Order: sequence, then C-alpha cells, then structure tokens
Amino acid sequence: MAVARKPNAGVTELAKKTGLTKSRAYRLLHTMEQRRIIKRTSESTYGLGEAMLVLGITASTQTDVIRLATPILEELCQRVNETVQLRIVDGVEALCIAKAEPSRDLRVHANVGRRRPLYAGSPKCLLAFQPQEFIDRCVPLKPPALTAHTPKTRVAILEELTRIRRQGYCVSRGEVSDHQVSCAAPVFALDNSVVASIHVVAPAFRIRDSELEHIIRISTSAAERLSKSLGWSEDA
Amino acid sequence: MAVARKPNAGVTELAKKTGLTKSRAYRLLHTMEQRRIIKRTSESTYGLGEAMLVLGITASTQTDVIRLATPILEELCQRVNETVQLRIVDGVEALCIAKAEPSRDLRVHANVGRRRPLYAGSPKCLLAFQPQEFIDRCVPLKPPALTAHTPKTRVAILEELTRIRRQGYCVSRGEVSDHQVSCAAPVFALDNSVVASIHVVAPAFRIRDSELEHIIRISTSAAERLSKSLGWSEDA
DNA sequence: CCTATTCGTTTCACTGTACGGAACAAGAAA
DNA sequence: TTTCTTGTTCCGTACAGTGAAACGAATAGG
Repeated sequence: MAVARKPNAGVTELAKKTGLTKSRAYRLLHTMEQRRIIKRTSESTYGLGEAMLVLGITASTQTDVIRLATPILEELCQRVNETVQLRIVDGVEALCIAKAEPSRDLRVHANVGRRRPLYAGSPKCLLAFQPQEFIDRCVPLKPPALTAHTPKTRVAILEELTRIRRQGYCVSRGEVSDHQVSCAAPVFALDNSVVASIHVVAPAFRIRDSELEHIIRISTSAAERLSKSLGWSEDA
Repeated sequence: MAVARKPNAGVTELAKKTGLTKSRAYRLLHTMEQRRIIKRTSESTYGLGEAMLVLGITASTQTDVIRLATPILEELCQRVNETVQLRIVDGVEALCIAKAEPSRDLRVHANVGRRRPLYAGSPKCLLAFQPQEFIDRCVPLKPPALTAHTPKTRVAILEELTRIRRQGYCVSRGEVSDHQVSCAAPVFALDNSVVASIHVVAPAFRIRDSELEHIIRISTSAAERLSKSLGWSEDA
C-alpha cells in the first residue's frame, strides 16, 4: 500500500513511510517483486506490479459498489449527456473508481484512478458525510486557492459541508478548475455511512441554472437508487 | 490470489487449493479480512475486499500496458465503430483488462474482468504466442463445441495457432458465439514476448469480407503502435 | 581530490512469531 | 443415534524472519 501511495520511491523512503526497518523493507520488496505484486520502475524504484492489476480487476467484478454502479452510471451519463464519475474515500483523498463518458466531442475528461483532495470542489460531498474527527484532519487551515471560486478559509469549507449534509448534494462552480461545473450526490450503505459519491462534471458554459437543477434531480435519484441496491433504506 | 480465483469458497476449500494447513489458511484469511484485503461474502465465504479494489485501480494507473493502451483502444474503437478489448493471459484464461465501446445502439457488450478460455475464438491470438509447453497444457483433447464453427479437434486448434503466428493476427467467425465476429492482434514487449492482445468484436451481419480486411488492417496497426510504445521494435 | 552522506544490499546470531497437529463445538448427512 | 462435514481455538516448539551493523558503490560538498 505504501508503494501504491508513493510510486517511484526507493527502499529507504518506503521504510521511513511505513516505520519498518530498512532491512525488513528491502526483503519485503524483494519477495513482493518475485511474486509480481510490485515491479521495479527503474533501478531501485518500485511501482505496483501485474499481479496487483489482475487482482484489482478481479476485485472490481466481485465488489458490489462497482458492479451495481456501472449500469446506473451509464444510464445517468446518457440522460445528462455529460461525464459521470464514481468516487470513494482513500486515505485523505477522493479516488475515482469508475466513470462513464458521453460520446459528444466536447466533454470533461475523466480518469479512473485519479485522486483529488477531499476539501475542494465536488469531492466535498464525500467529505461532508465522514466523522467530524476525520473532517478536521482533512481540511487545511489555509486551503490553496486553485481558482477565484475556491473557498478561501477553513470556516467557509466547514459551513459548506454543513449545507451539503442538509441539502443532500453538492454543487461546485469552478472551484477546482475554471469553466467547470460539477454536481455530486452521496451513496449510502446499510449502516447509513457514505461509501461513495456520484459526480456529474460538465463545461460551465453549457450549464444554465435550469440545466443544473435537472442534473441535480437525476443524479441524486441515481445515487439513491444505488444506495437502495446496496441494501440501504431511507430512515433517520 | 486463491480467493480471487475462487470467490465464495470456505476455509477448507481454500486450504486444499493452496496446499496450506487448515489452521494456517484460517489465520491468513482472518488477518487479511482485518486489513480489508478480503471480505466475507457470507458467513464463512470470502471474496476480494476494498483494499484490493483500491490497489488494483491504482495499479492500472501505474502500469504501462493499460496507461498506453487506453488512448489507442479509444481511437481504434472510434475508427471501426465497434467494441474493442485489451486482454492478457491470467492462469489458463484470457482476462479482459480494458475496453472501449462505441455509442451506437447495437454493439457487442464487453466487461472488464471477464475471463474466457484461451483455446477458442480470438483469445487464441494470445495463446498462439505462448511457450509450446504452455499451449499443450491449455488446449484440451476434446474441446467443447460451443457453436457449429468451433474447431472440433485439438489438432485443428494447434494448426490454427500456427496460422496465427504466421499471419500475425487472428480472426474468429462465430467460434465462441454465433453471429459474432472478432479479430485480434498481438501486443509485443521489449523481449518479443506477447503481453496482451487487442480485440475488435462485432455482430457478424455487419461484417462483410471487405470490412473485415479493413478491421484487420487497422487493429494490427493499433497493436503494433502499442507494442512500439512499450519499447518493442520489429526484428526477428 | 578527499571526506561525508547517501543509497541499496548482505551478513549473522537470536528470538518471538507463526506454524502443524490435535482437539473442539456446531451443524448436516447418513 | 453415529459419522461425516464445516469453522475455530489451543499449545509447545522449531525455525523463519528479524534488527543492528557492516559493506560497497554511488553522489554531493567543500
């Protein structure tokens, strides 16, 4: 997992990150390389290997969230005719684990595997429903201003999170990148925890208020359908 | 890996498959469950867990084959306007690790993570370039007749493999499922081994001989481009 | 050019971990 | 009932994997 988190790191660096001895780290890396769990990306830097790829792809067919989400994402994508993403929390970041893209020429490009900070833009939808202790750890005191619309203070972000919890969805207008609007809705599991979020991302000029409302309506409904198929049901 | 290969298996079954003691198997499963590498699918049956999903998705962004293939697959998909797949050998099967689908209504559906036997249809393209010893192990004496066009004998398959090696691509007309035509081309790595194959799958009625030739031409060229971007260069 | 660090790698004696075998409870089948 | 299965736990011991230290080979600094 340390290798995944920090690709192209060497033995010493990985040993430090994980708190292992250098010799232990070295030996672990050595045997994991033999088993193809990791591979050398250059002389003495490591990355995830082929075995991990195969296991991960297999995992995605055995995991409910992905299996059930795929058709829902595709339908949503077709209805809004914009790029759709499924994200989960990994570490202190949002990780895109599935996507669907429309075939129109001008669209926002999405990438499975890409990570984003949780405290800016539509990933806030994931953050909002995490334990307060986790939220406090994730939101920086001085969030970097990516665009003119990025919330400038920690307090502003925390207030936004409260609003998201209340209204049940999140809208970001050019917060993380200009000319981009995104809308996200939370996906609940049996225990009422939020396990993922569904995002619709679109070029800003195409989204007037009326379109935005339409997108909000059907993406929250898509997220709700996914929640229900995961066993969740609506109560306090 | 045993859990991946055989989902919904219990302790005893997994212990047998792996040659481990029952107590060892139990303890390994127990700690892997704590680390979220695997999860219980029911009382005492196991499947791959969330950690595996995250690692696998991360691996796919760190793996050259996938990263470089994605744009090539998408371009190929657009040019042939049919479903395109990227497959690798896993165990004695072909595993689909990436795909691209056109947006037209009638198309062959593909699924990342799906496995197919290596000895029938276009996966033969992968098999053809493996070591002879491996081929012998994979091709059954009496291959099951999936359709009227499935090769009926072991010898027929072996001859087909020779032809594939000679011509550098593989065509399957309804071998694994009626009304489906597929065409595959091998992807080479630096050491001239075949690491993957690019497949174009289409409904049979749409593919006349002239279209097929066109598909063969541009899919072999796509595979060649991918090979080259992996560091391969054409020599004996 | 010579230290001073840094890196990855290897050695070695030791110890604490993870092992196998057997026993256990709880079901299911005979 | 008995006799198979399951999954789970116990326990004494062997030995695998450990940490610390040493090693050679780089790179950086003065």
